[in-house]
Amino acid sequence: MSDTISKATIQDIARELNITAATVSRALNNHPAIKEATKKAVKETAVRLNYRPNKIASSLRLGKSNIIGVIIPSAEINFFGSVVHGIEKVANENNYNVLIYQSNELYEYEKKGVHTFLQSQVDAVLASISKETINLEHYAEIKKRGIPLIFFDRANDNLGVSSVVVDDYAGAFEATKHLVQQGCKRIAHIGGQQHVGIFNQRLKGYIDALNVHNITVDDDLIVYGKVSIESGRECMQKLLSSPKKPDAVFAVEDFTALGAMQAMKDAGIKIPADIAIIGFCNEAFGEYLTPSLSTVNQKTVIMGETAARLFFDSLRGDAYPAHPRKLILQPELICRESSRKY
Amino acid sequence: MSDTISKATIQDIARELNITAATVSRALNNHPAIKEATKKAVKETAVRLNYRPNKIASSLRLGKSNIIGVIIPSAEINFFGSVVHGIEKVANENNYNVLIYQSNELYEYEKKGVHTFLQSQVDAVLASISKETINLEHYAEIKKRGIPLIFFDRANDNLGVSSVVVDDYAGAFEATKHLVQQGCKRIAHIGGQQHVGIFNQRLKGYIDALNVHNITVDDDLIVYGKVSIESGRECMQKLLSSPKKPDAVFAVEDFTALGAMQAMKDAGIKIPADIAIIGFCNEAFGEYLTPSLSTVNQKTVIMGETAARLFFDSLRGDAYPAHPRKLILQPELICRESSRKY
DNA sequence: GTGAAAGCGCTAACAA
DNA sequence: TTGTTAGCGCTTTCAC
Repeated sequence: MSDTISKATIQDIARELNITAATVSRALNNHPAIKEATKKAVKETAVRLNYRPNKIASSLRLGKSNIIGVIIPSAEINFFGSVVHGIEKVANENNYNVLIYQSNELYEYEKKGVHTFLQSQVDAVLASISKETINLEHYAEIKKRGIPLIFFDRANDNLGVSSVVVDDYAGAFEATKHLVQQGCKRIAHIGGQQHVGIFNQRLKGYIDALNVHNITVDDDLIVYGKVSIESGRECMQKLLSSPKKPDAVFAVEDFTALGAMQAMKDAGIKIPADIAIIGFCNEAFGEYLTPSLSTVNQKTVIMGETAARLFFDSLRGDAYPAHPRKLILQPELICRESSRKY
Repeated sequence: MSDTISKATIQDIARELNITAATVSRALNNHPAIKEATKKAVKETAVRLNYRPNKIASSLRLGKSNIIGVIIPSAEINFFGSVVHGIEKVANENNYNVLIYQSNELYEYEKKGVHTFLQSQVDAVLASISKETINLEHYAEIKKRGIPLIFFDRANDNLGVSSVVVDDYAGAFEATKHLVQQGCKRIAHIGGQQHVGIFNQRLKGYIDALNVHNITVDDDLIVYGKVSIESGRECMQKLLSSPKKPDAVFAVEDFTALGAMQAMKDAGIKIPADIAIIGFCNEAFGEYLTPSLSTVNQKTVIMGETAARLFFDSLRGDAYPAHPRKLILQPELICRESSRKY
């Protein structure tokens, strides 16, 4: 193997060709005023010298880094990993890089992430607010500095920031309606913490769907858990121990649904014949369960793409328009075995 | 809300205090030669002006970006998400940021990722080689430029690059041994692309485990696939169509195992009674399958942490020592329902 | 203990 | 069509 490459700069290229760095820079950037022959020579020399543009120098000069900072609660949650995928896709198409910061659902980390991004001179921040966060000063600072900020999924409407969210109400409505259409009469709901907006929306969608279909809402069929497999299991056991068993369950999300399914299997209940079940989120594992889990797909990749596009659109206009945009994505029912009675 | 903050620089702080930018810089960096009083004044003014250091300028000057570039095949694969988590943890502790690039298992993307990182002047690259990659020129270039490169999981030993890997051989050996101990006699293996080192190691571990236990290796029981659910399904069908059916399967990783399980269920085969199965990787879904999937856990977070530490260690020495280090993590058997005969 | 000055690599007015 | 020059914000050597 040969020696270490000494990094070439535009100066080196210029020297080789007896022209100036300015011309080299223009040639590399396809400036219209540069002669074709010069461009060709410059580009060939660049290849020969193994030249790699120094983005840092360019960023400093141009005042833009071509980096998007993304703050997510956790990459372990499939949902966010998938959203990031969408963001990266659009970012790469636009020659942008993506820096990721995980808040681990902690306010302090989230704040640190924001400051890191500010120092790194990111051109935009896309964020999903941590569950623990109440004080939004750090986000306000991003806005004050005129750096585009866009929320996805976990948004806040009071800050005048555009966002992309899923219509949880509609998703829950559709899921419940689906169970009704399968002939279910006693549809239970395992809900989440009601102070979390999305969980509350899902409860409302459930209730309204029942009302619309003339099914009376039975409070005994609604139990609240902590949104986990274990909690789903416990909630289901509670539902099973009551005198009037449900014939279907709408779970607030897939992990809860999974726990519920485990409890049903333990109790010898046939899914969906005895009790049908549907979840929410379309976590990866649902497809592989037996029976496979019906759920509501939130189009995570599209959410990421949309958030990123919102930023690139804002580049061509005002980063903070008087009326921030709020894009609401419609979720989609995924009907698998766990809810199919026919 | 007040006006947009006009970004303060060290010049602004200097002007406020009638000192020079040099002094401000030194004060902010806790230079020992600076008077305490000056430091205090500078820092207070920095806070007052809402000063945020411009990392880009600092990077250009110092020739280091404090960014680690990480190349992974896909963030959707739980394994890699988890490794990245470990990397980020250690990186953050050392005031480094992490840029992530997904190769999507494609050589072209991977190459593009490398170039992006080179342009971004990352201080190190941690990478897991894509399955499709055969030509390693792009990685060689990183090395030539003297930028630390460390492989994790999917490593290559011919490049003189340090790496952190799991002892795939040992994991495969243990998995196979486990099946033997369950009383299985005709243990099949669904392998991956053999040019990928880890897949080859797993094959070897399988073969040696059989040999050690005096079971003759039957080539008809070894099929090679493309490491995906679909491929696992097809390979299993092939195994089932042969006259001498296996009584156990060691799959090269969990997605392959999942496909195989689906094929078995379709064929009415009972798992593990008729055919036991074990995977590799401990993907999240395995725990929730019916039956739950036995597998080999690779300690992903530790792998990420170790890879990152390897880089920070190299900062205090030679980035490319004559004898690159190869850290081998011991995997751990996770015995669930799919392989338990007793 | 602090200032003056140079420069990291690139780009963009302005000039020619 | 290309050269000259200045400067992005920061750090550091060399002075004093």
